[in-house]
Amino acid sequence: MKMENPTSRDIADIAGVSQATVSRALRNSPLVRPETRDRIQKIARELNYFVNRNAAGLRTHQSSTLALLLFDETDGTDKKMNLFFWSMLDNITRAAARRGYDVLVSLQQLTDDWHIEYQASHRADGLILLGYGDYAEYREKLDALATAHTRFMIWGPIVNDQPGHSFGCDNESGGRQATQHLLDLGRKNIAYVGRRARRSPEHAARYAGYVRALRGAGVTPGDELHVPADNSEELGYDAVQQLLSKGVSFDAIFAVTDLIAIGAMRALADNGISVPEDVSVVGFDDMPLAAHVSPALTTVQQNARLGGEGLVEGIVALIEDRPVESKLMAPKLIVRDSCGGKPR
Amino acid sequence: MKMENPTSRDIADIAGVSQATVSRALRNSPLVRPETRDRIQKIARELNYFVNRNAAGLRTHQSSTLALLLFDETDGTDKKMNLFFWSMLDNITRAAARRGYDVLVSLQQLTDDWHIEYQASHRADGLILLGYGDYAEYREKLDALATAHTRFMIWGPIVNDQPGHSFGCDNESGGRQATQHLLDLGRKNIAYVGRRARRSPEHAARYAGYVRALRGAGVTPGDELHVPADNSEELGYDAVQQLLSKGVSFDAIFAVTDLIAIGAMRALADNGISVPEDVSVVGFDDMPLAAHVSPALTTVQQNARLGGEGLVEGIVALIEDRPVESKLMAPKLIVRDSCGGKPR
DNA sequence: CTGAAAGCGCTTACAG
DNA sequence: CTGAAAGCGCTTACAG
Repeated sequence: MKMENPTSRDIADIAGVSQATVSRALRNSPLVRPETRDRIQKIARELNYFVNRNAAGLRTHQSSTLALLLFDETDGTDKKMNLFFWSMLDNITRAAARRGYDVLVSLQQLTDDWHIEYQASHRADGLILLGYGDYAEYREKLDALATAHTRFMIWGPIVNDQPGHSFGCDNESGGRQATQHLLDLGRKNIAYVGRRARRSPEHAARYAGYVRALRGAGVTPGDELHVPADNSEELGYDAVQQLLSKGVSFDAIFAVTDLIAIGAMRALADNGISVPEDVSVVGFDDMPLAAHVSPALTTVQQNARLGGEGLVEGIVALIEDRPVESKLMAPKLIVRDSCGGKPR
Repeated sequence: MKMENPTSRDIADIAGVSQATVSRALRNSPLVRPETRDRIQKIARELNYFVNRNAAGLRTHQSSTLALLLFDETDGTDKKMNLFFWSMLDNITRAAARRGYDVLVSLQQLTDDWHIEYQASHRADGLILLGYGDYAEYREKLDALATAHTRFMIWGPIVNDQPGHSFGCDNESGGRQATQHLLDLGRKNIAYVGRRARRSPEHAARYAGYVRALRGAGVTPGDELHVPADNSEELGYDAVQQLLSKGVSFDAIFAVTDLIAIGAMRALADNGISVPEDVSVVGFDDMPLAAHVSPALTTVQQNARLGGEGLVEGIVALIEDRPVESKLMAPKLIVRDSCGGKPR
């Protein structure tokens, strides 16, 4: 049986029923007699019929589609971020598919301005926002979305007064785990390399975890042990040079990202300081490279599967008008070789 | 001015024109007087109005959406593949956006069966297929798509009798460049590590380029210099062990992928053979790790920007009923440290 | 359990 | 240049 673009009406004609009955049968309505339903579904299959989503969507005001907006300011240079996002994308699409949603993907610049359009144009029932970058700038977009009554979930930390709902990683817990690991190994002078400003709340939270762990061990975090650095290998390298040239004594480094950690390790090696014998190093992210550097980097890993699942669960709840709470998931310490022997 | 979900009718009422005129004005039809058009567009902006895509799509039988189907059999393990795909995704979305298309992403298993649905349900105007894996199995899907009159572009080599249109990398040229580079450095006994079977046409083409370069230099490719291997570090390692245990003499290795090359370099190091002094090594892919191993790996790079552009250009042409030719783009040799000094 | 009918919000020939 | 009208292919109250 052939037909270019069969409609429910075509099926109705063949089955000898009304078009309304076809529509009901295809949606498994209990209103239609089982035999009739089976007959109709069989014909639909033979004709290779699929419901026209535009027509259905127009009627129901739904698209069964989520828009995933990726704010990637790094222009493909920062591989680490990309890889984590890729993993998130993977998990988001799968989680969405399980719930009957398609995922529309858009790589955005923070300067772009069309994110409101997705829901207003009925292309998506809700948005998922994924991105690092400057939270201050980001904020404007969120306000605009909230004003437009767009349903959205943000990947990231829970920020006070921020509109919308979020799902993210408990970075403080991660920072605490990393630091505690170093303390358990007997390290006392633990340097922190990375930002701690409120503008990058994820890094600030990792720093807070660092401080919390130190305090818990009766250690006072010293300002001389903090070197600010953005996420790059070079800046990690420079940070260690700074520590050394200032004559700060340290026996461990908690780097706020793997990239910084890897740069730091290179600097240590260049200065004849061996890892982990002289100095232990912990990173954050567990980028693929982390397992390949030598010594293999001990680091904190975010579970992208849980992340994707949490975001999709949240946005679907919002779409279905169910209450949603912002949540954080716990990251996990991955112990490799850069910190040395088993914790005491 | 506030309104929950304004329609073109609402705008018409406010502007004092017919709904048809609003529709024309919003689409910049030359049929509507400029002043009227500007007035209407201003009102639309104030109301935060966006055309309902479901309604427009139902009318025009278009969705302005492409579906990107990623066949990823590696379940996230094979980072190299993921990264290249990520880059392709990035470029595809951007190229699509420039042409006014959204991109629907679906991570598929080869066992999934719903790829026909995208076009039949009017969710997408055409498909882009991206994936490695077994081409024999793949083939069935392509036949099904062709039968259903689905418009699609495949990322990959040009395969005889394969339905549809493709865009891919000229792997033979890549294999030739890699091998020629080794020849130019004075290497004569060049081992090839990887598959050469027709089932993996991409690798087969790289092998063909290897053979072509050798023949061009008057060298006969010897079977003892070929070690079959799938894409993994371990198999690259094993391949070198095999060559050594068989006592084959070689002064260079062309590995069909970076992962194999990296494994091979590790095996060489473990056997006290230095790279590039004793043996030169070339890979293929330019995965991020390639620049980080030591010595940094010379390899062949595929341009994901051109790839994404080519695929989108192709599918849009198919959608617009313009003729499309399958094409290959030239890859590029990235010279690093694993082959040694400047070519003669 | 089934059908006739309305209507979702557009686009576009047709008439003026 | 503008409007009245048809119709895209569904879903779902309403009536039986």
